[in-house]
Amino acid sequence: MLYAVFMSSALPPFPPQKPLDVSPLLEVGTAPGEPCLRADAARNRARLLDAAARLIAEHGVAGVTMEAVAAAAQVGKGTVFRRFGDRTGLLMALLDHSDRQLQADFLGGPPPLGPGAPPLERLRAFGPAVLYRSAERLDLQLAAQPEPTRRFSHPAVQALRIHVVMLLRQIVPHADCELLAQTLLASLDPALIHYHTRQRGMPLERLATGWIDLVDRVTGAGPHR
Amino acid sequence: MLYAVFMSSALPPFPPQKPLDVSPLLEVGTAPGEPCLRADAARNRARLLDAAARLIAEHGVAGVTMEAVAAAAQVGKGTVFRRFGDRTGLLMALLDHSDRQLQADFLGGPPPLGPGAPPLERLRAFGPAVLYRSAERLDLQLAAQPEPTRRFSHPAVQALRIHVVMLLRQIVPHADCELLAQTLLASLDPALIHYHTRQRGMPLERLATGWIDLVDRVTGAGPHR
DNA sequence: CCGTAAGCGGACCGCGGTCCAGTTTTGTTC
DNA sequence: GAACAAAACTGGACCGCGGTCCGCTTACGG
Repeated sequence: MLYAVFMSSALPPFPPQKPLDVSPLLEVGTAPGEPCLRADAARNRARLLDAAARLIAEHGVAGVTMEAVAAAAQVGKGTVFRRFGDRTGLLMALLDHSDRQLQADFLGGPPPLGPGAPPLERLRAFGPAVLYRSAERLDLQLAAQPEPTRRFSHPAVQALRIHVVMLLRQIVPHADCELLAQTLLASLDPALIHYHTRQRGMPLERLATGWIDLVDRVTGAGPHR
Repeated sequence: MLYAVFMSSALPPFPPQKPLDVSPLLEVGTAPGEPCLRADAARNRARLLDAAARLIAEHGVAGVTMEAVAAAAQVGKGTVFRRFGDRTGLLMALLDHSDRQLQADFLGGPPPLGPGAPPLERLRAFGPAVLYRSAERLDLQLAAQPEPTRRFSHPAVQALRIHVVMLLRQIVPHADCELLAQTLLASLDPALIHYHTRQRGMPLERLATGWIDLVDRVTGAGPHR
């Protein structure tokens, strides 16, 4: 089963971009196909992303100031905003690649994450995959968090949601899968990961096995049964 | 079973305040007892909170600008920050009363929320209680959300966590209750409530029954079984 | 009454975000 | 391939707000 999801890499209210894979079956977001930038615009975009990445490497996420990025990319401040909407947009664009990677993995990668394995197995594998991916570059993930109102509208997040809903529907068809999916995803929230691992000192493995246990409980596969 | 929890109403890294009820058994946060403000400071604090509330009523949460609040309270800007640490602190102070109310309800109120009912019943009742409380003044709750790193350190949040952990321990002693509790709470996050009700049009009742279903699944009380 | 710690307030700073006059690119027409 | 008009893009001046700082004032205990 395949569905196309748009991933952000630009403009204000998450105006999505490239469909990730074949056969569009479900479009998250709204917008028209990718705008296809003008040559100079594309060049500047690349330079900005590059500059941002460099700044992070040197001064951490906090060092990524819109002005600094603009300066480092030899570009006007206005250009940064035009291209990425706001700081969050820029930061998320930096995560875009990894978003797509993950998405490709669970949409078309090898089992148990990708298609081929039974839904429950896929769901079990899903948590750790997200977990470990978020754990690297966690600080960037945190900084890229948009204001609460938009947390869930981001295309990449929507993609996760839809995927989980789809799996859940196959496992527990009679449940309120929309709600259940959000709850499961909430337990993978970067902020929560940060809290668990960095402030409470839990190892990532514990979170991973916690996810599996959670999935089992929620789907009625029951742990220790 | 009783435990005291400190509730915020002031200063930077959530320097807690009044223990809520008798027999301190568990202190969330760190600080010494409440500092007991000087007379003029207390007066100004009240005036600030009052001014803030008025501003919200008139111009919505967005109208609550630190300068505006200071001006409306006839007080210097610095004073606002000294008292509340930052904007988030001020906003949270506005929610403090309702926080304490809720806490009192599940710590010492009548069953099924309060002690007296069996743990599972209390847990079932807990979700809707939080849900309905957050739903009113939802915009304030959202605006009061601190940066992701601090979301879970706020005393009021800690109090909820501890309570849920305690209930869970009685219901599913062999599970990883810490993790489970956070997951359950995550499903009650104001941002999530906002998304569900305002952006996806789900009625609050659906969330409430969703909580109960979730609790049943997680605890193995199983729905439809 | 006095010493001192607590509180006060407003000038100041940096950053995110907006705006718009001017420039560059692109596609079109002869 | 030259000229041209519309569209897209650019950059930096500008704004408002959150947050800091520090010299002055005020409340309070002795």
